[in-house]
Amino acid sequence: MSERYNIKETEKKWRGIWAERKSFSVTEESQKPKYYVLEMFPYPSGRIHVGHVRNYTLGDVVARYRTAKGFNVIHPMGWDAFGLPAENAAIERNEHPKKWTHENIAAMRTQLQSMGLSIDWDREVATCDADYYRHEQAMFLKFLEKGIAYRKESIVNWDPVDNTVLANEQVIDGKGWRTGAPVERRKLNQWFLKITDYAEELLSCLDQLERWPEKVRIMQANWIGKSQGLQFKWDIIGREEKIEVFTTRPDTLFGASFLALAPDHPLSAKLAGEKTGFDAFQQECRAGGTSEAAIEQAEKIGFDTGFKATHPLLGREVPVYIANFILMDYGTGAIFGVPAHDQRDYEFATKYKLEILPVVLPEGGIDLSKESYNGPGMLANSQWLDGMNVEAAKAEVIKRCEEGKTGFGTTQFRLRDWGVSRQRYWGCPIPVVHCEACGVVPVPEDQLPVTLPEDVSFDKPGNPLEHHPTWKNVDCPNCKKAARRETDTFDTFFESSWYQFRYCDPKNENLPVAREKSKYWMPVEQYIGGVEHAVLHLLYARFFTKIMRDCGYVDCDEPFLGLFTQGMVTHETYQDSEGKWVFLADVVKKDGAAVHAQSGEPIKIGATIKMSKSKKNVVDPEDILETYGADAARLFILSDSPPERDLEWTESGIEGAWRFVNKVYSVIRDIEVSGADGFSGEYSPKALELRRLTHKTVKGVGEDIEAFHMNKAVAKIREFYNGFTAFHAGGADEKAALAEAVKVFIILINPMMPHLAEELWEKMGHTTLLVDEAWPEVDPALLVADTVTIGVQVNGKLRASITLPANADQKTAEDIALAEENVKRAIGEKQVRKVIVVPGRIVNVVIG
RNA sequence: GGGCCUGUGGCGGAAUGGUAGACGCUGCGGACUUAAAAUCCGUUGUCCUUUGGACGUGAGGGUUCAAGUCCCUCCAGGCCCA
Repeated sequence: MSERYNIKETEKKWRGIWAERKSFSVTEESQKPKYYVLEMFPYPSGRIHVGHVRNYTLGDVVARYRTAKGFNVIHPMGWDAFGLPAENAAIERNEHPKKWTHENIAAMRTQLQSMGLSIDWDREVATCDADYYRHEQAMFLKFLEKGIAYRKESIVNWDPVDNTVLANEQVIDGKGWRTGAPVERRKLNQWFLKITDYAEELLSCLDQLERWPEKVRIMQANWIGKSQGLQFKWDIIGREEKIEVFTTRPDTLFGASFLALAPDHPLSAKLAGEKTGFDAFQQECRAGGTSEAAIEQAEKIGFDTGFKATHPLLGREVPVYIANFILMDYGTGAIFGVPAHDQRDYEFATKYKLEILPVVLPEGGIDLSKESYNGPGMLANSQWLDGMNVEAAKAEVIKRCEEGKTGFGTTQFRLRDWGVSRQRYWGCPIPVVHCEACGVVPVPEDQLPVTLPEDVSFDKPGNPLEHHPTWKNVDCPNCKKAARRETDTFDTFFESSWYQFRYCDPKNENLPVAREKSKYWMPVEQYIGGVEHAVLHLLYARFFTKIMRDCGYVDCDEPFLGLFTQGMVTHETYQDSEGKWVFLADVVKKDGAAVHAQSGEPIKIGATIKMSKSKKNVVDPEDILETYGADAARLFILSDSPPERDLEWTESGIEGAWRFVNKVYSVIRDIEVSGADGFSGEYSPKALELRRLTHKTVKGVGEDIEAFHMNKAVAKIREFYNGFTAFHAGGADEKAALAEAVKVFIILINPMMPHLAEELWEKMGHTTLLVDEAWPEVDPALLVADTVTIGVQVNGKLRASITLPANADQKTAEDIALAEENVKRAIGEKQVRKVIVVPGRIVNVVIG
């Protein structure tokens, strides 16, 4: 009788042994080729969620597989430890952000370790530690020196509840992403990094990232938003100034019916002059977010300056407006409006009763009664452009403007410079001092790090650093007079933009990373994380890599060679008769129907959606790991859904995985595998068949893991298991074949279920560790079967199935197929016109 | 509005243009048990009276000896950009 597999004890035992033997620590001293596996590091919220389990399981499968394949695998972990939740916790429960964060890290480290991940914990970093952020302060000073970092006044999204600046992407429907409060626009002095200087390189290098999902590359390309166009000047009648505009549609020049300036364009206030209502208009423009989507959705409003403008090529007067949908940051902050061929201009012109003149006519006429026309066509109403197509007209206008020296063809990017200032306490201090006399003075490098003060209070709204007298008020490093420290801290994307380098040399006190170490380990071969970071984090990390390169820190152009974006983890939702969400634990299912565990009331089973606290459909990984163990959790996560798609978490699924773990343990332990190695005689056909299955599985599982088809790899492993456990070994050859199968099986399950695999390995009598064992070699001779079973169709319909020698010629296949009773019956009296034989695939008899 | 992706049993999902539904979950039947749980064995796309056959991959058309797969039109859902 088999005793039960003691999951808890066994899993704990092996984790202890791996840790003790430092099985996952690596150095640059190795003859093997290196392989860098990285999962996006977690924010230390306090508990891991199932998304983390999925992310780190995927990474661990890759890491353990690559190790077995003979690579020197670096697989590190750390903490994205700065950020707003720590301050919220400080406010809500009066706990210091540092304490809160470090407690969370400790708790989550324990949870992650209980998953049995093959991580080199000696490389762990936490971005909130001064040991980490001192280096980014030093890099910032370098960026400042190089002109990559600069300060400018800019309009920002201001969240009035959190009292902070929000990035455009943190504004959703004009509201703050966390607070839901309507966002205001404010002017503030901010630190920026010149990511726009790298727009071209960030765009062109996307082509090299072959192992990135196509959709992520497209998203980044759209975000960078390169467009070709014309920049040129209009005269203002009765004024000296000229208005410079940028357009991507120079072909529509003759359809212009107005000029529009951004509300904060320097000329706007001048032209508005003393006109009444301009202040109020500017106020109105400030409501709502600064993102393109927010501006797009807002009603188009304008302010008529009363001035007219003319263009030298045009000889026609158009009114000059100031309009809320023009962005000072994009192009020149001014446009000419062509209502017939731009939807925003169309809406604006309709509202202010401006002319809508079509200049591009598609075949079949144009209908401008409801909306603008943005498609291709022939130019009309455009003097010397008439009859040209859009592309030719664009080129012609640019050419004429360049000849007349009134404008020039140019490239614009949608990408904005990266604003890195945050009015927050729990972030990396920006190492500069503001001095009345000297201006902005960098903190001298030998005075780094500028550490966060610990004695802060969150009693007042806003940034505690602002209210900290001794920290804020310092002497100017330059003139030694009284000055004040910069109280803004970095955007937390700053920390996560270079952590992949720090892991290569986590203890270096002098540099972010020693050049030689980054040269050895970087770039990351396989990066894994959520698709929600497709644009920002991944773009910033790419940018940071390039500026670190240009500042001489590293020699690396792109940080992540391969990227895999995983899907979400979802679960059914449950609601009671009043529509209130019900916790998973309070639901009992019987015969497909659900009732409340306590009240017995019927429960409505709702949509399967992303786990969220508000919908109460969250499963806690700690409960899962406690109940089923790490191996079962890992197996289930990998089993059913392809990793890039959403994974539906089900109780029956995890239970199925858990059953498999137990079954494998007791069945394998009882298999007789004596005389495993050293058999050198003839194998019986039956033994050969098993060996073929074994080798086919090794090949298939390896290919599946490399292609991230983890669900298919698991299916092949189960098929293999079903195959060799049904095998009854007779002679020595069959025993050897079975022993080979068992040994291979244990190695193959190791990436997915490492504890179980290690335990079985030991039970098989090995004194070595399985983590040090190589992936099995495939014998190519065993990948070819000697017989094949193929289908026989009559007019494309399957009528029989025949088995024949793999090397049978077409005639033989045809004869065997035609001899089948079913095939004969299907043919009947009809005449056989043709027989198609695809060797190893199909026989199709065409009759008629 | 533009771009990208997805649509296959009761469910998650497999299928280099070549036997659709691998593998798993659920359900059903059986064994074991005083009983239950656990475990094991069988079965599980729909329909027809069977040996056998008909129908089946969101809908409709097309290419092909052969289409889930390729092409066209449409429908539904998702993501990104507007």
